[in-house]
Amino acid sequence: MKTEKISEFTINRLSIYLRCLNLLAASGVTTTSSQSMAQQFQLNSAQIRKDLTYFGEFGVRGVGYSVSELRKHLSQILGLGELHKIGIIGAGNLGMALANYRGFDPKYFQVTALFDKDLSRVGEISRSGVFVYHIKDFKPIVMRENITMGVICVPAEEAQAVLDLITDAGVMAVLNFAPVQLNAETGVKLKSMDLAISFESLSYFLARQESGSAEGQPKFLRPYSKDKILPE
Amino acid sequence: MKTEKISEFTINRLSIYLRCLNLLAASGVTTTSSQSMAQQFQLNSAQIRKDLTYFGEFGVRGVGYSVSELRKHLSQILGLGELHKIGIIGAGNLGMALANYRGFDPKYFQVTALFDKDLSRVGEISRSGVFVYHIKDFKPIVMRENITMGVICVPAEEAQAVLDLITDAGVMAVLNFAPVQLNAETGVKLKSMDLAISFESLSYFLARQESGSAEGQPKFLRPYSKDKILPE
DNA sequence: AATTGTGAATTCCTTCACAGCC
DNA sequence: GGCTGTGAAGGAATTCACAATT
Repeated sequence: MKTEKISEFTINRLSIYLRCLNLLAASGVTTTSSQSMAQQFQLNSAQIRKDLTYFGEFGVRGVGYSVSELRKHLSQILGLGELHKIGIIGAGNLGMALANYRGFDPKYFQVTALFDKDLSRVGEISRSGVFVYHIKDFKPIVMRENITMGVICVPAEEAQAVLDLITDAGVMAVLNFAPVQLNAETGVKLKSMDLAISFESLSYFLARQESGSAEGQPKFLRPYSKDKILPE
Repeated sequence: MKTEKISEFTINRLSIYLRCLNLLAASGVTTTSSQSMAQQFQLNSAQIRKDLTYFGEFGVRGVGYSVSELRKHLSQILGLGELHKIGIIGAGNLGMALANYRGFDPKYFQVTALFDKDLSRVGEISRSGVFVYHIKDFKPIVMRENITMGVICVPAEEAQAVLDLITDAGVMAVLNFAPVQLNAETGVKLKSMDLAISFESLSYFLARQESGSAEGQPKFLRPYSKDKILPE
């Protein structure tokens, strides 16, 4: 493995590759190649290879990759060996929805506790069985339950204070849903999912469409790629 | 305005700038500069200026920008003049949570309808008052209500079919929460918020942290920037 | 004096193209 | 012959640094 720094883009794609491999495995495929993956899933074969080689040489020249081997490697790289316990701060709509969410593999991610400052919510239990604690108990519960990831689901005004609290409790990985730029301490990994930005970006697009119209929007054409299946 | 193609990164930052300006306006500031914004909100002043000049010359040399003027311009660029009506497909946890979500300005975005294929959910009304229709009525409701944005909140397996349905109904801007890569037709703007990728990226980070430890993680140090306030 | 707007420089990311290997 | 791994090329995004302007 190289000491080069690896970009967030690469890491995100590893998740995508793993997902593709899971699909292949589910349909009984045991061997694949960067080219065949690229075609099936609309990726670029060179990029797949380059991304993988940051972490090792997982393929065989002239042959390709073993689906099961590569899955194992990617899982390991992504730290999916052990269960990650998640604490969600803010037991409103979004927090509750995430606690009940079935979108991620329960083998790897488990929402272990909800927290809220509002006493009327404390003591509630989500449909999936997650208890709502008072925010003042955050640190002890994090310790007791060994929570390693925090999710911020509070209003923008409270988000920075919550991040500080999370950080203070020793949780080093945080996903933020509040529509604010937060300042994380060095060593803390903060990812933000900003709904407002996403909707405004869609809005921007729609505003362009209406005016521009007609004569082609070359900007939005999918780029040609060798790996795409071309109409004959 | 230039004909150059403008990157998604720039558009996303325009949302951030607008948010910053709203904060400034709320605290009574009437004039600002790229430098002062950069300092306050941890941005890069050259980037602010460059982003803005894709759309016009909004500043005055030697003086800076009028907060109210720039807000108006950015709102207009982002298409925030009119109300955008949103239809959410999938009235499960996430769909319902988004329908009830209070994070975005109701002046610009309004969730107008929920859709589900499950008859047991049809006829329900979200806490915020949004009705759940059957998915088969998607197109007529979109027409009647003038819905211009779709949000996909269904499981991964159904997401592509839902995107096709949305597209077929003439909705050109879509936000996808399902953890799959979707293929959108040319001319349709698709944004994805992939929870699984985000969590796996946090997991990757934690996996590195535990092994690496000690002797500094230069990778995670915030980069030096002229606009940051330096400790004296 | 201060700040914008912008070419040039830099850094980062993606893709090409081919040597090396099976 | 086919596919990986990778140096080099190409393309994008960011940042610098300064001429232009008030």
